[in-house]
Amino acid sequence: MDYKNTATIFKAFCDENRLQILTLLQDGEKCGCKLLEEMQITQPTLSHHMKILCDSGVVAGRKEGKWMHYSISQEGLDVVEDLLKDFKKNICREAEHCEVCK
Amino acid sequence: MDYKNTATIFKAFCDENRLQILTLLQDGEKCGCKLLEEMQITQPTLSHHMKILCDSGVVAGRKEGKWMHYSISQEGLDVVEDLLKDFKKNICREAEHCEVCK
DNA sequence: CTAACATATAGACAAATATCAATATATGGA
DNA sequence: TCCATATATTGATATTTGTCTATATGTTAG
Repeated sequence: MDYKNTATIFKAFCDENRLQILTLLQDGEKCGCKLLEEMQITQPTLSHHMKILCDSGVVAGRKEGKWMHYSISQEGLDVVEDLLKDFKKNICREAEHCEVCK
Repeated sequence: MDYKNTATIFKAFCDENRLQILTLLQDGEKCGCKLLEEMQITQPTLSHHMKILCDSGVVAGRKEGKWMHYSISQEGLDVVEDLLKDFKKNICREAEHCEVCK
């Protein structure tokens, strides 16, 4: 496993503001200015967090004119889910009785 | 969602040393001194990381004499998996065609 | 009881991160 | 072209985090 890259991906979920952004995006795609309205941070701070979220792959950005539209990336979440599943592998010694190893 | 608590949980996966520890624990339960042998950090640093891992619920500690035995917690990973799944909810507008919303 | 060992805690320090104000860039409308 | 708007970047600063050394705590063997 590429620890450095994996750590970067999980950092998406390690900040309260980013978790709020992800929650807001559960309603569907939103542009930066809309997100900004619903949060208590400045625009550069939002931009900073959106970069981290997009770099992690968990959020996708789409530029349209002067707006950036952000949405949760299912593919990105799938990658995180797979990373998590890897940690569950091989941790059970008795496969025949184990929910995880089946 | 309790953003603060959720951020704390995900921090387990945000450091390269902690990811290495989790990988080492995939072989099964190990005590601190065994983990220490396989890593390039001092004992207090390991202790620091084990505290973060245990506080997140992803690792469980078991004291036996002077040893602390650590193992990956399936229940802890389940909690993380559920948190991830929450982010997938409601992000699809067309439930009847969607792998996620089914 | 004392020594040796495993682990935890305290305190100092450096690096990384989050934040903001100021400014730059890009786009579209008048 | 000029202005307003949306977003990104820069640079400064405060906080958080990771790391170490030194020391404390707890446990077992002799």
